[in-house]
Amino acid sequence: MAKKTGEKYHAIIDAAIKVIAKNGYHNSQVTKIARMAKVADGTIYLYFDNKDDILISLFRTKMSEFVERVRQEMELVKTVEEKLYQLIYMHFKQFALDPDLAIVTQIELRQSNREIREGIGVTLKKYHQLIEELVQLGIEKEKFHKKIDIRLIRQMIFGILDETVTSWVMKDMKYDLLGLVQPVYFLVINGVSDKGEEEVTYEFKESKSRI
Amino acid sequence: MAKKTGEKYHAIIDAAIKVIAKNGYHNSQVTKIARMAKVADGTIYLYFDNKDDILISLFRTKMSEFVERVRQEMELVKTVEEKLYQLIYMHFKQFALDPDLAIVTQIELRQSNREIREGIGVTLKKYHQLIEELVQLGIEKEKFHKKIDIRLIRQMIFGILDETVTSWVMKDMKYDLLGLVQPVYFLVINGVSDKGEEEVTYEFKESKSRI
Amino acid sequence: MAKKTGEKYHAIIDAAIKVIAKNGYHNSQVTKIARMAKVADGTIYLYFDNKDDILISLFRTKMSEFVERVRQEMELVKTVEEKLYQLIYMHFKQFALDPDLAIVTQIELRQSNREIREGIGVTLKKYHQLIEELVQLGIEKEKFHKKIDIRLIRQMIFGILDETVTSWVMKDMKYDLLGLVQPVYFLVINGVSDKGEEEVTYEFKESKSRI
Amino acid sequence: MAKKTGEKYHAIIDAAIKVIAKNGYHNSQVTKIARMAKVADGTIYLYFDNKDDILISLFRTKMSEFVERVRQEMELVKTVEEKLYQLIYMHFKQFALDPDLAIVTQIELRQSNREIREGIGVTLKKYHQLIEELVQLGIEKEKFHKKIDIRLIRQMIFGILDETVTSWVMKDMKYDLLGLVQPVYFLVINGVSDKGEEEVTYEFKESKSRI
DNA sequence: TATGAATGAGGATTCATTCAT
DNA sequence: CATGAATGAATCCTCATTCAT
Repeated sequence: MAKKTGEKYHAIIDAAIKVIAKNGYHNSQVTKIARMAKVADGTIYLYFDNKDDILISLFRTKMSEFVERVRQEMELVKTVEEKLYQLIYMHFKQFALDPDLAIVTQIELRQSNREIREGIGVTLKKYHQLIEELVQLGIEKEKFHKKIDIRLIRQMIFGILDETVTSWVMKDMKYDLLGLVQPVYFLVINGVSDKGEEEVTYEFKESKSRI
Repeated sequence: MAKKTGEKYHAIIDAAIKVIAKNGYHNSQVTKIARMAKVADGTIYLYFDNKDDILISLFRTKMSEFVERVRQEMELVKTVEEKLYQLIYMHFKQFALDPDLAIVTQIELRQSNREIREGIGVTLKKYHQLIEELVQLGIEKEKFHKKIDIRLIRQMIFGILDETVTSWVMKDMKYDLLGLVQPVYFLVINGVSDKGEEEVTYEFKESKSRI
Repeated sequence: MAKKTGEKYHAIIDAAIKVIAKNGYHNSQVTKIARMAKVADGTIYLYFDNKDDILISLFRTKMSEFVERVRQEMELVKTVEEKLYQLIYMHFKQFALDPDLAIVTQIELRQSNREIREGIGVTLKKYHQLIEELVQLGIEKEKFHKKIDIRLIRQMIFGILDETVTSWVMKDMKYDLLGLVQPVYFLVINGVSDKGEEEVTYEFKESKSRI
Repeated sequence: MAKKTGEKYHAIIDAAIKVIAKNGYHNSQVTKIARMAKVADGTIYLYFDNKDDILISLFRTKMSEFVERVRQEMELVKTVEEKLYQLIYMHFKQFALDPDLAIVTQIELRQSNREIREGIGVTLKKYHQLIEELVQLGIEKEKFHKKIDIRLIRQMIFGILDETVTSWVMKDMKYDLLGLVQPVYFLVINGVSDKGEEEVTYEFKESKSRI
């Protein structure tokens, strides 16, 4: 029913990002978004099914573009290491360039309801897949440890990227996020590297804890 | 004003966890929590200032116990590696033993409003500090790379722990979370290890991307 | 302003009947009627002043035709009894032949607002007049009791006709409405007949009720 | 969930009748009803599930009392004719005594939606049954024509009663409704009588009713 | 004449919190 | 200490109507 294209569609999404970043999710009424987008309240509903749909569409639209740009950049370089570096760099760069979007995706969208988060989940999976493809390539090229579950490595990579951006937003973006590209790259590449001759010598003892 | 002790105080917190885990954050009205705790609605307000205070107190209480248990277990072992292992093990174990709490902290509480999340943030910092102390120790013992920012390593460790638990909850806890202790340990220890002679040879080119 | 003639005028009225019969009064938006009539929303307003005007015009148009047909049929027969029979027969027949119109006039239009029902009332009066003319004739011919108020007899006749059709519609038109022509005719003719010499012997006591 | 008893329950119903009679159904907001009943908007929802439920409950409550009073009065007299007379008398009297209720049931409630009218239908059936019981008795006592369908006679009786009251309301209650008891009685009794060889000799006396 | 995208006023309902008992 | 009935502010969405094309 809702027409998901056109100038106003994008105007409403951009307005929603601004309003939510400024006022927080729970204080972003439809009326506020409409006013920011310079359309009538009712016009919102020509382009979105309901308020939740604005948020889901917002995330879907921005995240798709995001993933697409990361994928393109990753294709421009050849080695696994370079691709990983591009991933981290692009991830941080995009949020650094759009602080409002960073606030919305890292903070405000997480307090939305189950339906929204499920709508978001679908889009997020595409990003997860992109990362998993990289991990797969790393294992094939014998750069990454082949014994570790791909999904787990993806979670590790995504977890550190996400946590790093969230911390940066929480600290009011007071430092340069892009300055963390190299150390994060180092942490990740070190963590997943297959260094051949090395061995894990630590004997894991069973925990004595009784909770 | 609110008396934050007593049998009913804890009954209300436990009721809140059950209700939120079952119904989701946005469908957990004060009346439902009161009914589950077998007290009157008004009684809630003898023990908590407002609804947000229930959630913040809930997180504070549970997280403090959580951090305390982790700290105690970490003190039982000596080496940095063992301590790290205990941290990961305890982190996963506590959520594995209390699925309701896992749902609440990993999913539902994240959709609360800014005030609650700030209240939570204060408590979370204690956990962050615990991790940072471990990192500091690792650097002093020359087990961890000394050139990487402590806070960044903490973010990496916390990020992967958090993302791993969240993914496990999102997958309806269908697999054994404790089975991930060892691979996660491996990823982390590899990532932060100072292996001496190695060198990073990859030349980072500036990204040509134009966003 | 509104041009109340033309092909589209009638197309819109017919569309309105279909849409209202199918969806119910409160779920029959202008857009739906326009779509059914294969015109644009705005076109509606070239032919009707507003939405209410569609409904009033609908009723007026259909009811005028209705009354006219009844009148013509009644003129074809001579006796008062025959005319009464024709009235009942035509009343039932027209609704039996147009179920959608029956639903709209007996059910849906009654839940319209005061203005519409007043607009309808004007048209209904013509039907009332037709019935009253019949009653007048009956009295003149000394077939009907002359002492009963004409308007009351008309109400009685209209009441039973209307209630009979409404009940039939409410029962999903599961039985043959025309099968009721004869018994209804009998009830009415019996009720209004002047049998001359008769006397009422029943003594009405004052009611003892205290409400 | 909604508690359908108590002082406020009845206060809200009485307020709803006044407000709807005065403003019309579509201009009777919940806030207006609450104000008239001297309760808060939210209090309405402690006693009623939703706005429709107010109307259904209103009709159910009033109609049940109504039917019960009619039934009681009918039991006080013995003959079928007397019972019929009481039915007509009580029907008119109750509306004559409560003009607001008359407006609501005859006019405003008919423009409510399908759900409400279905809720009303259940209650209305009890009245229909009462009338049908009378008709059944009349046939057994050989006062009414045994060949006419009971339901049809009931429709005829209800139809004329309902139409008479509706017409009276539409004419702004400018004349004495109780003055119509006797002529309506006459119309009905004549219509349904099995006279065999007998003849009706009833002299219409002027109504003595003074409301 | 005809279109249909845009408008914006209007209302039922929820639920955290209070306070008389 | 405890109760729970009562409160009332706050908001998403619908849809009749307009008007630039």
